[in-house]
Amino acid sequence: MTSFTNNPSFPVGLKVLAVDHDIGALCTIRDICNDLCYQVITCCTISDARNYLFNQNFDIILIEANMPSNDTFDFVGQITSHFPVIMMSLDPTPSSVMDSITQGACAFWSKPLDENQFKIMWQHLVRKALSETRELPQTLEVKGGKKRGREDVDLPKQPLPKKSRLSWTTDLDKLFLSAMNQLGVNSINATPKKILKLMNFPDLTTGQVASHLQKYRKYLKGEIKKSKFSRLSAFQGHDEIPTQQQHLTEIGECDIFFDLSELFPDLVDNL
DNA sequence: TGCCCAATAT
DNA sequence: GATATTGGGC
Repeated sequence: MTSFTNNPSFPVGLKVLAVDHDIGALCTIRDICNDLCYQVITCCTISDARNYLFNQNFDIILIEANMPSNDTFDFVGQITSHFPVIMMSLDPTPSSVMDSITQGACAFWSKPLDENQFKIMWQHLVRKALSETRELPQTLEVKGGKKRGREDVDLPKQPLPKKSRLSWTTDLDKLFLSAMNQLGVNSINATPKKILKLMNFPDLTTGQVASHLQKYRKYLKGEIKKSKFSRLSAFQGHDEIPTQQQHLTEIGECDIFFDLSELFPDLVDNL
C-alpha cells in the first residue's frame, strides 16, 4: 500500500463481506479488494451472509440491493447498527436507495463498481467509529473471530484513547501544498477552510490546517527555513524562498503531481 | 455568527 | 520545535 499506511487514519487489511447473487460482480469485488490488500469474503445469499456474520467479524459489508430474496432490507436493518453497510445496484432506483438509507446503510454505489470507491470506503468505518465510540481510526484494525449480536453490550468497549496530535507527514504536506497551489499561494482565497476542502483528507480539521498555514506563511516570509516547514524539503534540497511562480513550478508541475495521481487519481482528475 | 489569523499554550 | 488552542477582529 501507499505510504499513507503510516497515517493513523488509514486502516490496514480492511475486512470486507460482499453479498451478491451475481457471481461476476463478486469476482470483480474480489479482484479489487485483492488489489487493495483488503481481506474479502464473498457470498451469494443473505442466509450465507448471516452465517458469516455469526462466525466472524468484518469491518464493512457490501450488499447488492436487488437480491432475489425479499429479506435483504430486513437483514440490512438488523446489521447497520453494528457495521457500516454499503448497498449497490446496477439499477439504483429512488426507492431502493431510499430503502437502503432508511435501513441505516451508509452509502449506495451504482454499478459498475469503481475501484476508486473502494479506495476510500473505509471513510464509513471511520465515521461510524467516531460517532459511536470516539475511538481513533487506528484502533479499527481487524479484531477477528468474535461474534457480534445486536446488543450494544457485545461491542468492545475500550477506554477512550486520547486523541493524538496530528503529524504533518510528507503525504499530508503534498496535499496541503497542492491545495495552496490551486488556490494561489499568496491569494486571499488560501484560507483554512478552502484548503481543507481541497485536501479532502478524512478527519483533518480546519484548526489543524490553520495551524499549518500559519507555519507555512512564516516560511514564506523567511521566518523559518523550508526544512522546518515541510518534510518535502528533505528530498527537494533547497532552502530559498520561492516566488509564487517558482512555487507553482516547484510544487505544481513536477513529481509531486505525479505522486498525487498515484495516491489520489480522483483528486487529480478534478484539477 | 462564522471564519480568519496572530499570539499563546501545551 | 511542532502542533493545538485561544481570543480579538472582521
